[in-house]
Amino acid sequence: MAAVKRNLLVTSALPYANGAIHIGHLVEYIQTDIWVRFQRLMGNRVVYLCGDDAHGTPIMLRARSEGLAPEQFIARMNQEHRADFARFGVQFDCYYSTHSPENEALCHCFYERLKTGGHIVHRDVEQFFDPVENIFLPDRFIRGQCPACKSPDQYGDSCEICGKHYNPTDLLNPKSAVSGAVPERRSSRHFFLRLEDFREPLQKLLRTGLVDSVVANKLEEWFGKELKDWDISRDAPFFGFPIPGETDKYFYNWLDAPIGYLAALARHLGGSAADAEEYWQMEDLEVHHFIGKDIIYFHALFWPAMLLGAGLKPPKQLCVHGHLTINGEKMSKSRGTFINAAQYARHLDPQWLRYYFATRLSALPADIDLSFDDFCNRVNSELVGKLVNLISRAAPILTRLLEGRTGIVTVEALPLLNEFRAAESALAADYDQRNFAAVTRRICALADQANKFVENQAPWSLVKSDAEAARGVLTAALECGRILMIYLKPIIPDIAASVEKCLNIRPQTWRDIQDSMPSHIIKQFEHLTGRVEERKIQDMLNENKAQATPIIASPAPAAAVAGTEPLAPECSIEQFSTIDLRVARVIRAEALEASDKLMKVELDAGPLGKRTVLAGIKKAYLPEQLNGRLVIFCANLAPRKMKFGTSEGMILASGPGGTEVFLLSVDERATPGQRVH
RNA sequence: CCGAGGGUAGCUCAGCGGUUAGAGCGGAGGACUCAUAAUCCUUUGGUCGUGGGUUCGAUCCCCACCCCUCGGACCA
Repeated sequence: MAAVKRNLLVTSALPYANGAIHIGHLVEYIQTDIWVRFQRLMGNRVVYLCGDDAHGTPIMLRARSEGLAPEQFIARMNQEHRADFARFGVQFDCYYSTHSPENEALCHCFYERLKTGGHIVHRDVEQFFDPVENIFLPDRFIRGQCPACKSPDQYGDSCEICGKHYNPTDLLNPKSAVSGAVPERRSSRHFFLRLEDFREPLQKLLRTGLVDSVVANKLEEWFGKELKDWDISRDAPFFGFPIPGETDKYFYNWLDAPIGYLAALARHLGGSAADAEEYWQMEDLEVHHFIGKDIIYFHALFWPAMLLGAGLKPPKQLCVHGHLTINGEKMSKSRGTFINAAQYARHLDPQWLRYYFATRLSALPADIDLSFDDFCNRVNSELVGKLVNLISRAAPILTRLLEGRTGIVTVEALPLLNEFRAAESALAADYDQRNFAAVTRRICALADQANKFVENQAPWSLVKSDAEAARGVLTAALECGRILMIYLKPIIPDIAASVEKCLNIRPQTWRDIQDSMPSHIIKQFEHLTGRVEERKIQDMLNENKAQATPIIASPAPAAAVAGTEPLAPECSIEQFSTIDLRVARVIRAEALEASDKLMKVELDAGPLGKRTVLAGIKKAYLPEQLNGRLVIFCANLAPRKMKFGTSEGMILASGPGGTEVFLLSVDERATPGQRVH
């Protein structure tokens, strides 16, 4: 590899701060982190930056629905996101937020320069406006009847039933998803960035390696006609940065989001916007943005245009990846078929996921599938069976029978070790080109050979006749293991670190591949990682099903705005007493697979006996959360036959439904069967 | 409707501007016992989406068609 050290600035796309990190996000962060770790291992200088995309209407509304100021809400999300990334070993130099003073200062710089350059124009735009909430409504926050197929309750941009796309203004009977009010059309002045001003340099960028050819082809289509002006302003109230010199105008959050990369850089440098710019403009600095294919437009057109307009250099490369599917199906946020990062980590080892993603990742923007069968196979047979096993079979013998001391590798192992070391350049090339699938393929092939070698040399019997020969064999096996772990370090850093610890060697770098371990005493072997048990995956999936649609993107949570349920007519105490409410203890709860909402709950109502209740709480609770807890339920409600059985009562809860369901509790000393008066 | 990518063993994929098509996993049988439970050996298995064409010869080139995925057409 080249002796000249590269100077890299790497980013992953900023996750939107209105929901948890899920396993689909992780493809990108793990991919980037692997690449970054590899570059560091090679001795290159890398700054890896990211942060929350913290502005916009959805965040503003979501914060409000939780009774929080947006600042409080995004602070919490930021904490959660950091914790999630840490769990998966994604190591940023700085994880910041677009809601930061550095970012605001940078936004002002960009805006002033774009304005001075004559690239900003103004135009009136007519949009739907919610007269109750006094906000302009993004497309996704308008619901109505599809103009094509007449399906009710469709989004403002497209119909989920017939797939037709349209304008929000085409919807029949439009309603605001925020307040339920009928939206009005209103006009207001918007600010636009004239993309067409940058046509030539942007088009040139495509041909000079900003993206690979597949993506470049796609982008060429966009240049087929005039590039439209980009609407960069939003009207108050909006959570974001006010446009300087204007009243009630804010920057659209997609304007300040990529600038957030620079803000994170400023923060990382402990300096100002000017320091960040200076760093960015360093001649040898290569800027690499890792992004999903859904945001190519922003990173290949808007962002370079902004940079060029502000007198800064465009990025060197966009590393575009595809989306994640699970067991061959699209991960649907609204249908709840996604797994949160934290949730995964509660059930399964994050290192497994890093390994698995690596086996599926290439430089192409192709979708990758997480098939749990395949996941088990690969983790168990490759990661555990081949790679970890090599160390776990050699190290304990050495410790137990040969005082744990390594020696000189046996002569028979030299061709093998040569091959291990010779793989270096091919592996480095695969890594650098983000061909991680090829990396793991090569590494497994090497591990296969090492295991064959151990098998043939049979050090466990050799040790009885020739202890020193056995030591040589085991040393060679561990040497193989050591080299493999260097190769794997970017992918499974935690396991690699455990191997270093076991082998009692300092943290290895790429250069150590060509070296050998000195003769020394290794440490007691400790468990590196276990096998995937399908049960654990099932547990996780069941939990996931039970949770369904958590807090992501969809405007549904907005329906949770309080105070919308009208007060019921007055009732007498006699009428009230006809409702028999009882305390019960949950014996068993089970999420009904075939149902979106229902959970089958078995209750112990003390002297009243046991009851089976079907409760619409699947999206809000996990079965485990319910087992053993006390609830209040209506015991004299007429039994009701439902699709999944008969429900013998109703568990009391507040909230609008969906994920927003809150069970009533009773203090500890209450006993099952007691009536509630 | 348009565009892009893909359809290769049960699964995941590699290959290729042309000889008898590869790997891992799985299945079957065996060996071994050092392994925090795995490895090793043998073996099974494909008319390389369909139909044409070019050629001495095509999985690989050309044409048509089918299917899958993504994207565009509307919005960003």
